[in-house]
Amino acid sequence: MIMQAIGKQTVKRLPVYLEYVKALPDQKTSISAAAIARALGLNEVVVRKDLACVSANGKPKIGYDRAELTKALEHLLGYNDLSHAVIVGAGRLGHALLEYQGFDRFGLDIIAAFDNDDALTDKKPGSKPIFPVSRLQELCQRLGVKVGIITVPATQAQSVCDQLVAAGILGIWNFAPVHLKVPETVIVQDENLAVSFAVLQSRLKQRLL
Amino acid sequence: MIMQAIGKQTVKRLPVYLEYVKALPDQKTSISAAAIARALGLNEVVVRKDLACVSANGKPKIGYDRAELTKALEHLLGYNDLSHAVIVGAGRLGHALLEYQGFDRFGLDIIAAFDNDDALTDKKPGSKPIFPVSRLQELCQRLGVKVGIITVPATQAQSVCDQLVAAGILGIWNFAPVHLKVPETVIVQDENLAVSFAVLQSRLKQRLL
DNA sequence: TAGATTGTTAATCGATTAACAATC
DNA sequence: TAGATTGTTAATCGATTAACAATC
Repeated sequence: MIMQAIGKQTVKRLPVYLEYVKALPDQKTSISAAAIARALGLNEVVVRKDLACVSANGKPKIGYDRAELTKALEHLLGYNDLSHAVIVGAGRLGHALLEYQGFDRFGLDIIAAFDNDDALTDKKPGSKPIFPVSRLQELCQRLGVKVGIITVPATQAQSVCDQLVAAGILGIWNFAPVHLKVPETVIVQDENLAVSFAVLQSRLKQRLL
Repeated sequence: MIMQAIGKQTVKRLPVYLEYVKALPDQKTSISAAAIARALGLNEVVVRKDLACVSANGKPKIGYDRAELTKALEHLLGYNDLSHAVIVGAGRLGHALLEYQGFDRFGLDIIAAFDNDDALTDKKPGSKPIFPVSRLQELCQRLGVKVGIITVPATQAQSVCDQLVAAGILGIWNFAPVHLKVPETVIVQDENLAVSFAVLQSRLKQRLL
């Protein structure tokens, strides 16, 4: 079997499958594509094709082995080897992400934040450290951090982005509503709440006619 | 011209265009599709086709009138008539969304939050009110709220969803990583951080081979 | 007129769905 | 064997890209 690049739409569904399979009642040791499709409101064939990419081998009449499927999904999504990341911008959103407990569930370990507001940079016991932005480059390089999360206002996002790139970051998760210019070697994943809300609005509007 | 339903991918790009056009330097009174495409890293034809949907009429050799384009985008995205919304779950994420100042920029007005944690439900001066979940139905109905935002843990999301539906909510913006079951009349828009991060990871991995 | 730009039609690509053979 | 389920091949749909005519 040739290692195919997995389609983007498939990648988006894999974490959803994993979440669902993990939440299954304990006694279930196997699960069928049809059951997953029903539970998640998807087409059966989509699920089977997606799971085929994961190379989880299903047994006719039984389905997929739960433990095996979980493992295969976690492996493919890279949930085993933790990605160390830093957040730039420790305002409300940045802080919420910094202290969110659920990220280790999907292989993301946010080790620190950076902010220029001195009021934020004192270390509180039990919480993760917040450093001044001036130390970003030094610390990222020293710790070998490869993922940066941007939660600063739009006006500062490009400058922060440039600093992250200079610090050797390879992937940027961008919550600021601007298009970031980066070298070809760096990947930007935009998370734009306005976009997401616009999709909801548009579907609501369409429904109302 | 027949009123076509706008494609989903187009809807996702419209807020990005709007954001970009708004941020243009003051002296610019017109903008070409080519310039937008270059700035946002998109194909020119995509931009022209998208803008055609918005029915902004561009002039050859000049481009689109900035003011007209802004207005048309805002109108189509429904940024003029505010959507009143409530948040259920006033933890870190819910609270960050509740107090986020940028939502009115895209027609979303979060008027209150609900949470069962009594420690959160005291009104602080200058901040938006947080009520106990028991009052959700009463208040939503009285205020005619049509959009609900779910930021509770996964285990409680379906129950909260059911209460929102019972209160007459038509659209749900769901930040909990579960598939919600709703009647056909209700629209759910999922915002799943695990999904977004998985896409980043997968693109990073691909890059590294 | 020449050149830049829009808007549209046709071709390509990727993702979804339908049909069906293979297997336990 | 019969039935349920997987996995794959072909058909359809939607979105992107390429080519080009229309217009100021």
